[in-house]
Amino acid sequence: MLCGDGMKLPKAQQGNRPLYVQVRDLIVAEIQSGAWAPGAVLPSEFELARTYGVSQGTIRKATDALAADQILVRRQGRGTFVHAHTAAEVLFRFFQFREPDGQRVIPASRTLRTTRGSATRIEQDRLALAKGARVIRHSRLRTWRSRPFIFETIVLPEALFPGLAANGDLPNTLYDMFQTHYGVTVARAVERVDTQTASERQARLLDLPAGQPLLRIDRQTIAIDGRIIEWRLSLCHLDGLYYAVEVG
Amino acid sequence: MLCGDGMKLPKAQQGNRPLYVQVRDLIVAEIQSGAWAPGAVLPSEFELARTYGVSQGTIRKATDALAADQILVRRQGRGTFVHAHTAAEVLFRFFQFREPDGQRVIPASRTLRTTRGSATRIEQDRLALAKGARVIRHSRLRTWRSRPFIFETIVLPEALFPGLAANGDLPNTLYDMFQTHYGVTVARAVERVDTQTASERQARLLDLPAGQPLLRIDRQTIAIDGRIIEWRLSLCHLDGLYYAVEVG
DNA sequence: CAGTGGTCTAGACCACGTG
DNA sequence: ACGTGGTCTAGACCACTGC
Repeated sequence: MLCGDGMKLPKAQQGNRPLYVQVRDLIVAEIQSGAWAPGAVLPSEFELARTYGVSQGTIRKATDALAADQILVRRQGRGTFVHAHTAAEVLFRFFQFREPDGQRVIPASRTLRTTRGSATRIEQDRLALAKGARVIRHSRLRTWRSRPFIFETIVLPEALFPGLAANGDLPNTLYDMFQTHYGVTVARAVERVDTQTASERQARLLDLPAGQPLLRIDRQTIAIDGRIIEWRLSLCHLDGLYYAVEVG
Repeated sequence: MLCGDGMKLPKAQQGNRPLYVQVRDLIVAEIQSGAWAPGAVLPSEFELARTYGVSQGTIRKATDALAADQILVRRQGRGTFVHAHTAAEVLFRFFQFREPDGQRVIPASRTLRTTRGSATRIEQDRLALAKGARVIRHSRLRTWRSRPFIFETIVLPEALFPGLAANGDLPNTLYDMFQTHYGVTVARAVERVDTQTASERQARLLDLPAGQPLLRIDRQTIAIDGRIIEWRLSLCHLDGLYYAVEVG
């Protein structure tokens, strides 16, 4: 069920890495390879312990770390599962706009355009791609209470998501689809936030006068294996809403 | 050395809370009470185990959680210490402005004014204070490369920091002083980020034309016991810099 | 060298979900 | 009733620090 050859980790640590870290990486590898699909239940802790030749406590420590990283989910009495992202969960984690009273904003989305091409200099930089790599570009308007408030440009490495732009459109939430269709699980995102004034085109799209201040969020999205899988530029006309951030 | 009465936790969990959580809370209480000061070394794991009447593994699990929350620091071969914030660490954790190339911004600071008064409605709201509670208000300009770029207003509950405004000024970094002088350890901050245009006064202070877009960060700072200890409003003229955020 | 945290094991019992 | 994860224990050995 595992790597083929029934491996036993020696008690002497390989390369001085703790056993539970090695087990953690083996479990991640199983998930990456697709052997354990999103939503699937893992073997029990004692079974994993036997398979990897370690104790149940060591398995526990490895799965603890993976549960903390949202890669596994534990359900007492049932088992340990590979975390399957849903559209709602992804929105909850990665879409952090709020009403003045703290209520979450649940946006709608309208695609403007989806194209393919060679990565520009800045796209190569933000996505850590080689010269000449192909990318998929997608732009859309996010609306709330029927009013547009975010103009968003998304750039994806085509190598990671072959055939994605085929039908010319993308779903409202991408991250759950990345996992279910391409086996790419989003871990976190790093953002650069600043302000700018709306250009003529941006103002027209967002239905406001040119020169209005916009919140600009430049996001790099990172998978559980550390690869950058998305570059997303969001221009936001907040108009009473705010962007919620936790620090420390 | 501990709570006075040599306590023994029963094996039957009190109120169904796991032993290690109870131990965690007892350790936090020791720190809050000042019995274990910032920078102090804790008794060894085995000594703690004997004191609390639990096993070393349970102590480990409690201190693991506290180390993850930055409340304790473990140093192999030396001991476990109460995390003592330094000005540099605090800046690293809570001041997240960067140069375009990703280099950290290390600001200077100039006090504008420090006053005391009764909390306004909005101050009561943001600091979770009762009507009529007293607050300390402090405003300052943050500069970088000798140019002002943040106009900051800080409001503190006077009850938490008695005598703080006595000499009429505050240090550049507050959070380390909160801990060393008042035993208040900062845990995290929640922020509401949006944009606004510079008023006449703000523009004058930040040395730019009125109407320029500013990044507005409304921060509530929270201590390890969950109390809100600070409300801080930062108006930022980024001008090429960006605010770094991690999501998920 | 002694003492500390870091890792790992083996075994026990409990709480929960399912059949 | 059974199997799962959740907690807790006791003991072992290792790695690091400081004397």
